[in-house]
Amino acid sequence: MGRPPCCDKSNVKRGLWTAAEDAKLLAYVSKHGVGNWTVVPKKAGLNRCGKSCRLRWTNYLRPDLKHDTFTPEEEQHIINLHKAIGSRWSLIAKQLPGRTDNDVKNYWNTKLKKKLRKMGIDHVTHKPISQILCDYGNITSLPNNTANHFGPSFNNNNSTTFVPESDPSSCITGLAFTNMMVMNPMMESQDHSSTSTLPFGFLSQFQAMGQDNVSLQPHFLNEVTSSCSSSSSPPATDLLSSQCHATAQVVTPSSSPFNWSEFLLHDPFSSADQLNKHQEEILHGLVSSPANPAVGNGIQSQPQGFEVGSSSSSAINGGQGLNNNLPDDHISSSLSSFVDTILGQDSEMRAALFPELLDGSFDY
DNA sequence: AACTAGAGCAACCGCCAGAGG
DNA sequence: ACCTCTGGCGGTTGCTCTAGT
Repeated sequence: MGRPPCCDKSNVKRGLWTAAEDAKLLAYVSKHGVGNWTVVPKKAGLNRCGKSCRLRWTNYLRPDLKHDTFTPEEEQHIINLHKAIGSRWSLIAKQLPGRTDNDVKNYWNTKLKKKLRKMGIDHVTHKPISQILCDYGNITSLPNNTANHFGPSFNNNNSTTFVPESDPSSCITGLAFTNMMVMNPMMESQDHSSTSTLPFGFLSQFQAMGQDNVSLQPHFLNEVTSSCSSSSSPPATDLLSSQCHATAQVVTPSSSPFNWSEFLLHDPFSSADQLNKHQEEILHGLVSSPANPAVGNGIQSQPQGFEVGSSSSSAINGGQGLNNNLPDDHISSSLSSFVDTILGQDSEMRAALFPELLDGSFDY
């Protein structure tokens, strides 16, 4: 029944690869090509797991890989693509010839996130921190019919009722609301890594930014957190805590546990559903379909003037050296339309939710 | 010179969809 | 039809190097 395991994981070598191992793997793949990775270590005389061999090959030994540092053009391209499609590193890497998903991921985590932070930009949403705070502040002040956009899943099966309360003057309410969302024990029960499920990444951003750029102090956030996640009385002097308690309430009948996954996956906006569907279709086209000439020929290329967002900025000026096969204008149009489509529908969503914020779109 | 903190990066982990037996 | 494995992916860990004290 089934296949035999690829290797005895307790008896294979792990950790860094030696030059001798690299040479064996390189020699084998050069001669036989890549096929079934489970047999590669045996045939190549390596005491490694096939998966480890595959990773070593794809991330390091492949002859078409670049090992030099990322260029400013590549950097900007990563940022733009991340803004458009998020942390789908393999897709992003496919746009950067000679780069692996691991390269891109590492570069993002070690360099670009910090760079964006220093610019005061949330690395998840690619929006200014201040705008995100105001977005959430406005969420809490939305009229009931608008707020109900958040509600359908909450209200399904009478499991949960989300009751926003108004505080039109405060951006901080947004933060408090988010902390409530993040630290709510109910949520934690669904996902113990709740901080990674932040709808936005700015909580960590605040912590990372420390005390320089924001008047909120880490301990301040902690107090909010604790007061929001427990039924104890908040410190009277803690503005955020009181805001937290005053801003939103989640009523959860204990007999019917609320499913956050369903809430997060369910999108009450049909346009957003269409957006997701469309985005998936486009991404599918982006990936690797040999039938798609834009993919096979040029999608690994840098589009000229590729720019996410409505700005006409030409921070990426043509991506020379990245484009191998297609004319720049061809790539530019295919990728730009892809991004434009996403951003256009994003704007529609924002128009529905935050009409007053339409003027605040941010571009690099 | 010794120690520490942070950066950079290679490798591993765990999950998932699809395929093999 | 079912079970298990493979290949691919994103997230995370841990090692090495370097700069600062």
